[in-house]
Amino acid sequence: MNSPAAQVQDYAHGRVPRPVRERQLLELAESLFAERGYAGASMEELARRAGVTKPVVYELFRSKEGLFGACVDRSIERLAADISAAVRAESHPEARLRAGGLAFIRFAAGNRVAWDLMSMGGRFAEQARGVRSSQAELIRELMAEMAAEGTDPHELEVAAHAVNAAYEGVAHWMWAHPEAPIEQVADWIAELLIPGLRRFT
Amino acid sequence: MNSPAAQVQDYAHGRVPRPVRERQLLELAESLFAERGYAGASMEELARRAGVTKPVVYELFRSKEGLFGACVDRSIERLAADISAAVRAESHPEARLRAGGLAFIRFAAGNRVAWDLMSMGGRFAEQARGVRSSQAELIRELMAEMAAEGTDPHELEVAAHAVNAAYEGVAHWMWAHPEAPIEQVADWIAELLIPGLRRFT
DNA sequence: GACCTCGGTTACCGCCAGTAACCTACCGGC
DNA sequence: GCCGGTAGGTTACTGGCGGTAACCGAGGTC
Repeated sequence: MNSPAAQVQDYAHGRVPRPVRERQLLELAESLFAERGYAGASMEELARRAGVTKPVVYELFRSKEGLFGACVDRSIERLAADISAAVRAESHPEARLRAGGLAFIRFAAGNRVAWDLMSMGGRFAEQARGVRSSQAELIRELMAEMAAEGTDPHELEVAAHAVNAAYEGVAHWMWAHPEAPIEQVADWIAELLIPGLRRFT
Repeated sequence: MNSPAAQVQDYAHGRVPRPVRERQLLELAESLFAERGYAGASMEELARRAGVTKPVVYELFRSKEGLFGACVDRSIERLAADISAAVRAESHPEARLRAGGLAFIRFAAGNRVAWDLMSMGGRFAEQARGVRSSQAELIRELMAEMAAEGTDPHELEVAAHAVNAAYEGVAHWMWAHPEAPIEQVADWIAELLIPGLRRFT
């Protein structure tokens, strides 16, 4: 036989190369965590869904926390890529902020699973803080471009965190209102924030 | 004997009335959760710290989740009381927003434990959403007072959530910068948000 | 054909949430 | 002064799950 489309798929028995198994497990884990929450998801069930046994999972990810962390990292990378692309597509700082904000809201609206993963507190608060900081840093840089010389750097930082959080908060709101048009909501936030940001110019 | 100050304290043996034990456990639980996180805190240790055994805890709070929920509720009540008092002390809507915001930041800065409890995601996301919604509702009402008639109610709601989240985000920032003067930070946020809010008047 | 490696399995441990059954000091009624 | 009910508490257990040690067998390599 040797069907041409099967070049990736036909490993003998259940045996599968490491990186493939890794990706498979990550994807299954993401949906499992989303379904059952961190505590509710069991490594046993993840293994079962992948058609293997527990120690396989532990071989690839040191611990349940490690596995979860890897899932979160994957989400973060996707989000960062989306935003960064949107921002780079514009040149005027204000347009960049709008574009970045829209990309953020779009991501949140379309990847609730990923977002829920990121904001699952507890031991992962550290990781969440990392995301927020790097995002705020991005915003801060945008603002610094348009800010006057003498601006207090702390004030810029605070404003950047506030802007970031505002978008995040509205993303939460959107899940309760899926009928709301994304572009309009993003616009509302921009309209709310930009007047206050002009103060820096 | 019968020392006058001991009228509250001398129960025979270890036996203590239900509501007293309840309060004691709540307080111990709050600090235990803060120390070890939700998963890391064990009911056994809580019981040990209170000088009792596990089933006592389970008698008063149905489950670990129930206990945690009760801790969160306590924090929420304290926060709501603080903010509500601060807001009621002013009459002009703008001053109310400033006062409420300051009270919020103050609370967050001084009660990190309580706040960490509230934002410990997972199964408790529901509860967290509740807090945010009711807080946003408070802000929305303030804004509605100063908003023009024809304003889109959804836009008001979105803005209220954005404002609330902005303060929350800055609270996170403050823990990393304890040296920052609270009043000034609160002012920075107000200065950032109010220009955009004037749009509604 | 001997050997190594890699993906995988079986069978176990310890910890902890949650529970069933029991125990006993006190209090009110007679 | 006895007696039963109750409220606060204990002992001892179960089940589930994260994590691990030890082993196993199919292929490729020399």
